[in-house]
Amino acid sequence: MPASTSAPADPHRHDAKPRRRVGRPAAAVLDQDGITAAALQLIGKSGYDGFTMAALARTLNVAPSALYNHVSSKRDVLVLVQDHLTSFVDVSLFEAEPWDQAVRSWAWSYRDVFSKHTPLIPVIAVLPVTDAPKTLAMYEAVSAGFSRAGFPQGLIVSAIVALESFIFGSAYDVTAPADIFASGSMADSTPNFTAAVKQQDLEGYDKPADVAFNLGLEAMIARFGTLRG
Amino acid sequence: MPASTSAPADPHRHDAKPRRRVGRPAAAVLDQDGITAAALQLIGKSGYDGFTMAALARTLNVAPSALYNHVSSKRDVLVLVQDHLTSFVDVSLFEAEPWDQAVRSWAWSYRDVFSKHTPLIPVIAVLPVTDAPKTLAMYEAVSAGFSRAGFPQGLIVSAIVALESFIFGSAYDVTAPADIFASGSMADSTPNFTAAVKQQDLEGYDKPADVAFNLGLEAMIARFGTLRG
DNA sequence: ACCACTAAATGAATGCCGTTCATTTAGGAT
DNA sequence: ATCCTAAATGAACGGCATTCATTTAGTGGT
Repeated sequence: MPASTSAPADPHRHDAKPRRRVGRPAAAVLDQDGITAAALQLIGKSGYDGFTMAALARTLNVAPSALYNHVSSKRDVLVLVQDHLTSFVDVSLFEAEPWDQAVRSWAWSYRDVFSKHTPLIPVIAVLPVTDAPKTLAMYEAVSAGFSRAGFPQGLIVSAIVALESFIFGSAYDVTAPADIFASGSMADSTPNFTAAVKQQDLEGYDKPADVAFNLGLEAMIARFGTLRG
Repeated sequence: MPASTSAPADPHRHDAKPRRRVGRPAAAVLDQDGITAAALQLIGKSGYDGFTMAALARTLNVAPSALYNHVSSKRDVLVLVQDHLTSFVDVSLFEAEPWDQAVRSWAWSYRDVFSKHTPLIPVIAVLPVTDAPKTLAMYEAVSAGFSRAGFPQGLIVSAIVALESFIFGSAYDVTAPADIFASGSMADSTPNFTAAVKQQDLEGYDKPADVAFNLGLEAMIARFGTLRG
């Protein structure tokens, strides 16, 4: 126990600040949904660097320690945010369109959502689906689509994982600086690469990241398409 | 050299408090290579959680602040480690073997190296190649191989980036817990996905991550192969 | 109408972290 | 011999996530 336990609270507080409410409020100020929404808003405004438990508590007009009545850790908050974001991924086409169109729209929207949230990727990649119900729902929609399209049952999960791995890696790529491949003073010793960078074909896309994503995604769609029975 | 090196074996060292040296040592104790080696060893022993500037300094018998004469931040150390690790990626086949074999061995070894170092991935993905000479050398070897194999010049960089994105995402996948897709109590509401997980075909591989990696990689190799002139 | 119980808040304290800084000094350069 | 500087020290700093004893508002039971 801390040393201060035996001593009671200091009796003469001068109350420099307006009197603070202590104890239970009229109704619970916090719940997981509210925390999730506030976290998402805070991340949008301050990024993941500015996303601290203290800052999150401040936007909710609450002491930082109060958060721990509703979540068990900061990581927990990130899981809530992750799962919420997943509901913005478009799986609607898996019910109507042809398989390849469905995969395309799913993959692009998945990448776009998480390219603005790359710090979540290490969390997602290792997170049991049990802890993320909306994410599980997404998998259900996608695997149902694969199944309906005649994809061999034994390969469905592996194919989804392969696509997802590509999507996560590509999400990072979106955030890379434009001049990431500028070889600078070392250009002399890397003639092949320097030339390849200079002659890169943008194929009408805005950003190099989009060209690479399209290239890899279409390769997988084409190849996986041949596996359907 | 460290203090302990210059003195043979101090006869009566209590060792709890070694004699403190102050001021400039006989020769510089630290340099970037030594820091990189120590960092790599520390990460191997304690993982990325145990990798702190204080712990790194301790293994080098140096005060934490001393590190900052040679690196500008912890991130800087991670960059050094990243670049060093890249030299373990196998690019040798790009000089001899057929293109598809070269890509295969490069991709598998790249994934294997960084699956043990996933916390570096956010660093790599955004790092200008100028700051990582060995990484740049790898790109040179790979792009030279693509070029020699008759790959269209304008697509080389995009193809490499697509492969790399897939490799990084797959590296995370390797670290995922085995039961990540166990849907638990929610299995009833996700019949398709639950069935797909249960019937997943391992195709003779040890781990699901390997099946997915093989599937995605072969898709890209097959498709990209058709682009060669 | 009372009361006991509990969920949910507070704020102080903890320990760790990366990083900065004034200070010191060994030893190569002039 | 003297100067200059690279490279070390250790004490600080501010920020972080998290824990804990304490307080109290409202709920459900009698």
